[in-house]
Amino acid sequence: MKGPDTIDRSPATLKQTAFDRVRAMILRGEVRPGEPLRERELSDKLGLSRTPLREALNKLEIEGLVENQPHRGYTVTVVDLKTAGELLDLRMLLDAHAAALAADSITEKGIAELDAVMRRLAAFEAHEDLSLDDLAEEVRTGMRIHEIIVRETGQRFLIDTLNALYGRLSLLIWVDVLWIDRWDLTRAEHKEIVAAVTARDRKRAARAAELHVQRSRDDLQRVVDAQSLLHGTHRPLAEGRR
Amino acid sequence: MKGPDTIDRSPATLKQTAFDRVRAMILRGEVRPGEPLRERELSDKLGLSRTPLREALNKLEIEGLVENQPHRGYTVTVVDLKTAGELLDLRMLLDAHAAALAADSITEKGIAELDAVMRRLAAFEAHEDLSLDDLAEEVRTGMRIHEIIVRETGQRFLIDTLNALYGRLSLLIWVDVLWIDRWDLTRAEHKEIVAAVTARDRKRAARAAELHVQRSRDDLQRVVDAQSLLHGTHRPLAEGRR
DNA sequence: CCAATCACGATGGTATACAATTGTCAATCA
DNA sequence: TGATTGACAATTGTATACCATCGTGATTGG
Repeated sequence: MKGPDTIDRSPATLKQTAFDRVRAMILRGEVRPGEPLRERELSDKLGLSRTPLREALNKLEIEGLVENQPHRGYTVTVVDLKTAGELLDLRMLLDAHAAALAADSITEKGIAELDAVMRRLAAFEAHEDLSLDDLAEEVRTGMRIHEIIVRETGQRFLIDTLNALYGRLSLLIWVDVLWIDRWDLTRAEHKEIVAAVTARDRKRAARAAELHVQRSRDDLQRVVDAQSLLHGTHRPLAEGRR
Repeated sequence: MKGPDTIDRSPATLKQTAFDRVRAMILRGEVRPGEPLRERELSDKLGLSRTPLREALNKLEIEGLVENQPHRGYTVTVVDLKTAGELLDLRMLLDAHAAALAADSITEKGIAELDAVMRRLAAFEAHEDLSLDDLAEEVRTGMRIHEIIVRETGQRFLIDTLNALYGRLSLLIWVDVLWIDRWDLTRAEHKEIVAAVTARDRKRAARAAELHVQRSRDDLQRVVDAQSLLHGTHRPLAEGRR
């Protein structure tokens, strides 16, 4: 007799809560790459004990959002430029794959969600001057496109892998040197990707996704090259705690 | 003045021990897909408390080797034929990528390790009649090739992702229906992959790796097709506990 | 035969205590 | 001065006891 659509929004377990909330804290930049995550501090803040929190941190470690050194605790993962390049190379492969799969099998619900996101993005586009927070929000919203597409592939491993990949790349938002993004291009590419996927054109979708990542990868490469000229070598993006 | 090469082989923490040992148990088939992993039972067996064991299980869950349902506990992940196909599709992409990268940057040490593995494989090849255990051992040894190549890429995320992928695929060893492997082809393909990588020929390495996975993917597809004919639909490979 | 109920076992989570390790900082010594 | 030592504080790692909660299967009652 239970209601058919009574969705329990609260995660079933506290460790799930902890996982979700800490993950969100990291992705939203409330704790920045390199910063320590102290157990008691966090468990107090979240209102739970160390046990579920530690379980969440262990999971996040495998996902790659945090790193752990025995007896020294957890820190938010620092992604340097070299790693970022590697991640984008992989994303190029996997996003193209995912886009093709999504074009094959996207549901009406997925299409509707993509439409909704595109409308929200159009709102950003309409404005002239966006604050940094607005831009960060647009970036996060744009990321939703990829998350939806990935999810619509229905392939568990691919979903998990790409979400971890997105998570790692999201950490780069906080590297000011990377704010050279060409918003006009990004927006156009997003439109093309969504158009191709919703048109169920797998080849076009794969190509659009690949080009999208390829360009940001090229942008990154330009940064790396510029830094090489300046310093004669790659400079780490942020100081890790020694 | 501490000894420069005094390597402490024992993992620093018990949770690392638990992680390694449970992972090994799963990959070696001491617990089969679908089987439950009871916390107290395992912690007793490993001689540690529930605390580090549970943290290890949480990590393994993210890695995809075990699954967890709240209040129902952990089970070894069951990989069905459909999922296996998806995993192999991904592996095709990533293995080719990894092989190319390894060909670019493999170290002398890596080459030596590959040589050692190939010699061990040659020993298997020399024998006529191999027991099932021998075959399983040869499979594990052959997998070492890929692990070495992946490691030699030096790319953390790729390494982690592919190791998780290999782990998931290893679970299929215990599916008897998949013991149709063409050992002669597998052996030849392994030789070609190793030859290409050690020759630092990135294109040849990528192609060899892709072909290798492509063939096993085709083999799998044949099994799926045969089962479809028999049952009119895909049959799960093993019974999950409901 | 079916459904509701109950008891049991296992997991999820809290609290607590303590061990092990690391980092710090001041005292000490060359 | 500068490096080393060593005690101390802080934090993580582990163990243990206990309760809450859920799932399962048996029991009971219809």
